[in-house]
Amino acid sequence: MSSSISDVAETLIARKKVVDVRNAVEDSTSNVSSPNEDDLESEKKEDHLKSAKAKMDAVKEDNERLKLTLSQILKDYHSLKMHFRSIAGQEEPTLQENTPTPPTEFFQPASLLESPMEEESKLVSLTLGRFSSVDEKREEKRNNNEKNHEEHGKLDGLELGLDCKFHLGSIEVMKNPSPENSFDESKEDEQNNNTCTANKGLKTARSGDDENLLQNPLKKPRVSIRATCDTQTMNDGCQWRKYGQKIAKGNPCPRAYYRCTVSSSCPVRKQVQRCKEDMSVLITTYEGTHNHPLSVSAKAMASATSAATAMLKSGSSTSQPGLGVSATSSTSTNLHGFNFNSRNNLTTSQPFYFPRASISTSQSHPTVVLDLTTPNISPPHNKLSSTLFSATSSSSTCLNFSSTPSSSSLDSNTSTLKVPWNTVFHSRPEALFNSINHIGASYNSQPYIHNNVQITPEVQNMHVTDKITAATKAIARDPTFQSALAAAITSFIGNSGGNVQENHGSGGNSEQNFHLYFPQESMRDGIGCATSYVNKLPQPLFSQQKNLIPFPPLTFSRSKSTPISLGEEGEK
DNA sequence: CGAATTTGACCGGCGC
DNA sequence: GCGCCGGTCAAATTCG
Repeated sequence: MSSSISDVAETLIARKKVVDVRNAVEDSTSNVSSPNEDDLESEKKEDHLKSAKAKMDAVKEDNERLKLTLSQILKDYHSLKMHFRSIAGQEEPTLQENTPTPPTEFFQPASLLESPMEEESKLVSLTLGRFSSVDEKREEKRNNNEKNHEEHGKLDGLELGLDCKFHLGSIEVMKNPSPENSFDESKEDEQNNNTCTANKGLKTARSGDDENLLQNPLKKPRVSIRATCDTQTMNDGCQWRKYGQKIAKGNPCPRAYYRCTVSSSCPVRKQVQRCKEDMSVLITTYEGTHNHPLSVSAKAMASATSAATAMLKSGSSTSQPGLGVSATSSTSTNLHGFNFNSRNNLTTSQPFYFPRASISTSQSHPTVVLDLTTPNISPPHNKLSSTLFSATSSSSTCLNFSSTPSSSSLDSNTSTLKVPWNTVFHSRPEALFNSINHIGASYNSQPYIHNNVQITPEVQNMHVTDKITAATKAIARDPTFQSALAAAITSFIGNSGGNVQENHGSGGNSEQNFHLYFPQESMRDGIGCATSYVNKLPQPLFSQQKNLIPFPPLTFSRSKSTPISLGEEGEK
């Protein structure tokens, strides 16, 4: 990368030299002219001089601007480099020490940090992103056997330490004990104990609990993802086992019920159903919190959904068009292993931001819908921007990043986060970050307040290079984006090291994959987000960047329930 | 033959 | 109290 920057610098310097030489020649030419010529000729010379001076001035300005641009590019490059290094620095010790520390704090399954299960979890976590699920399962089985022996103590331990549950807890529990999570846990307990009464007791205990749950304290929060998907389910990186299917009222398409099988005690469920209005749209609803380490791709999904959940749980989730909601977690929220707690700087100081959001319930469940469908394949950026904040007619404010009206078959009261859906996504959780990318891209068209960064309309009047600089700086300063970038890169690296089949439509070319996640549209405008900036860099440059990140070779375990390839028939 | 899926039965919550 | 409906269970079936 530095060599490429140097190339740019050399080019600019060479250009300046050429201009200087040209100016010198022009000056000398004007000096050579004879003082004995008539007025007409002197007038001509004067004009010539004036125009030459004007040209000189313009060229000088140009040079100055180029210098500025160069210095800013260098500055931005260094800042980005520092970000990458810090990210890589976080990753490296993990790899070297073989500790359960996740690639980035973004994905930290903090549930593993303090619980009595910690040591066991560490053993499991060693496999993170590198071991096959078979190994994980073996580990899980082993752990479960041990669990059975010390069930009670373990559960207590879970209560004490499992952030994934009890930070939720702490989220809400800090204020009031979280019924949601304790329910999750209790449900597990219940399963372990094979008792039916526990549930009732818990449910009773729950009632009247947590006022902080925005909608229904009795139900676990859900994150529903609407995505155009040809396969039966989205590949979210987890292993699922189908345990039921129903024809839900109002939708002829059957709703399939899955539970996570990565860990036998994992309480996470998901429902998969085709949209009634648009059969190509798959609605995947997640509920619960993974209690085990997640694969890279699963983390990607978990992160995105967790952000939505954080938004859902955030008291600030009432939306205002154009202002948006930051899903801060003074309430530490955890979904699918993504922990929003005080230890996770991301959420306490680096909130996810959703341009507009509100929370409402769907069938008594507080639900956030991430709408990843788009009407067009890779909609032009400008068009996209124009529709990014389009309002919906839903009773609840929707995060509608699409120009199409919400066609969710879910409760219309469900809050919707509509994000441009890169149709190449197709069962790719990593592409969720495409949506984050688009959110970043929205800096372009709208005043965008994000974590104290505001891109105002003035920015739009700036010179393109200044826009790049300003946008890059603003976004680079944005910790959320940093996390998203890290996540995207993590996913990207994971893909390149994982199953080749995961490279949908890109022929397995990881570079193309990367571009899928960071659409060129934003580049075209010369604005957009830092990922565009990264993309804009010469290819060898990015290759070097990739090499900067010491990610391990990743293997993605698969089951029938997690079809990865676009062409695959999906689960049976 | 074990694992995954299918599918009808069952349970609990909720509205009337 | 009853019926509807969502969700889950578990036996039967299918698959690899």
